[in-house]
Amino acid sequence: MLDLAILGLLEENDLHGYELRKRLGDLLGLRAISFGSLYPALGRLEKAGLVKAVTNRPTPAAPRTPMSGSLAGELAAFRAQRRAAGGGRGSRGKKVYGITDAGRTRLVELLADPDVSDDRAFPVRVAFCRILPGPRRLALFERRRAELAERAAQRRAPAGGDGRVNTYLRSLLERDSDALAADLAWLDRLIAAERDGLAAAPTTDSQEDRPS
Amino acid sequence: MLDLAILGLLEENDLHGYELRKRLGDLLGLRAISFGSLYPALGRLEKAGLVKAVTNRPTPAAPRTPMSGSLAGELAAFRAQRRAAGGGRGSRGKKVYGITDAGRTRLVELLADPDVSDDRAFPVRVAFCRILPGPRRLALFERRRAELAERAAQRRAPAGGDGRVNTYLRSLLERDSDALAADLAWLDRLIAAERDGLAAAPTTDSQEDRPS
DNA sequence: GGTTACATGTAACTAGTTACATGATTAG
DNA sequence: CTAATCATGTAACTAGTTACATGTAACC
Repeated sequence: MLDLAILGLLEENDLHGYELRKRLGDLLGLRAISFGSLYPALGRLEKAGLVKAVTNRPTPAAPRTPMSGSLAGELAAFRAQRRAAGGGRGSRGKKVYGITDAGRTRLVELLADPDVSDDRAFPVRVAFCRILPGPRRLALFERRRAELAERAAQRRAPAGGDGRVNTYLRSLLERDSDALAADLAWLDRLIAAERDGLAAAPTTDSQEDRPS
Repeated sequence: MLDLAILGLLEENDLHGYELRKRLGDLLGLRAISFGSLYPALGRLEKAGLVKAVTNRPTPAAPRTPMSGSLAGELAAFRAQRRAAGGGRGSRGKKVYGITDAGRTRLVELLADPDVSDDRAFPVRVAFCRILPGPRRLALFERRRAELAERAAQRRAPAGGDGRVNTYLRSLLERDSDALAADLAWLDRLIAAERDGLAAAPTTDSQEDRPS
């Protein structure tokens, strides 16, 4: 799931680990992924050729000093650049990663994976599903819908003679099925919107939200 | 979290692993915990003295043969009992576990733990919170409410200049905050009910849902 | 010049998974 | 007697965590 999230974010922007973590938290619901898993994951992805370290540019995210005129600041930035570009190994500057072609391929693979049972991964897949071609995206939503519908069905058949559920357990069970219903409704909205979009422009692949 | 769920279920009923797993799925939302984690967990808990294997009785859960009059069945049950009771180690019959006093203490400890940030564990704690004394239960709900309220607040302050969120990401973010709102409302209902209960009978500790 | 926030990394651990191996009980 | 289901367990692996170690840049 981390791999998916990292590749998805890097597909939009070159980023370094620290910034990546912030976005993981802000954009996706991923409650503060720890550096202890993030950096090793980046290393793994780099070794696999799915991402690669690009030499330092000023972070694309809003710089804290908006060209503050400070000469010292500019100088420091220059030194940092030298260190990172020249030394290669050993230097401890920011390491900005970008996605590779192989990474993009892998990302599509992860997004289109038929297994939609992972509750943590699914929202992340939705977050980046814009890069999937329309029909694949629709299929993803529909598979997930089927999965949730099955869960709801199994829940309605509680099997073993129940009745000995206390107030709290009952409340919990109700909350669960409410949440499930809300999720199904959400998916239905996504699916309906997708069908509309597909009917309107059946050849258009990705790139919703383009400038007009 | 598994420990909590196991202790909670055993506090209600003596059970063997296989049956335990079923209930984990049916009662709590835990999607089919694997045996590969369940059995080691039971072993760990037994070694720690929190549960202990009780010699076999016919499972308390509805027996498949409701006193079917079958002599063969009775005989088989008898043989199973002999095997389990006599052989001890080495025999491969059902192993029915019960909770110990230490286990009950540990269960209360886990339920009252001040850390309510674990999203998987919290529902399980609610499922068994009836064994907590009223005020502790209320405190549990209130801490959780505060935790979720804080998450909602952080979400409303999206920090970095956004705006470049596409349709899917926006839909996802909205779903998240809807789910959060629903959960807060659920907690508010639990808290209100708890306050009522506490006001009505401030001395009564646990045991909601008792007869009469 | 010292504190705070930014930034990267490693090591040991935790909590689960899948795949495998085995045996007992029940139903047709 | 044989297949399905019940039942227990182990080993290797996965995906994350916390705690630690270190260094850089910015702020006042």
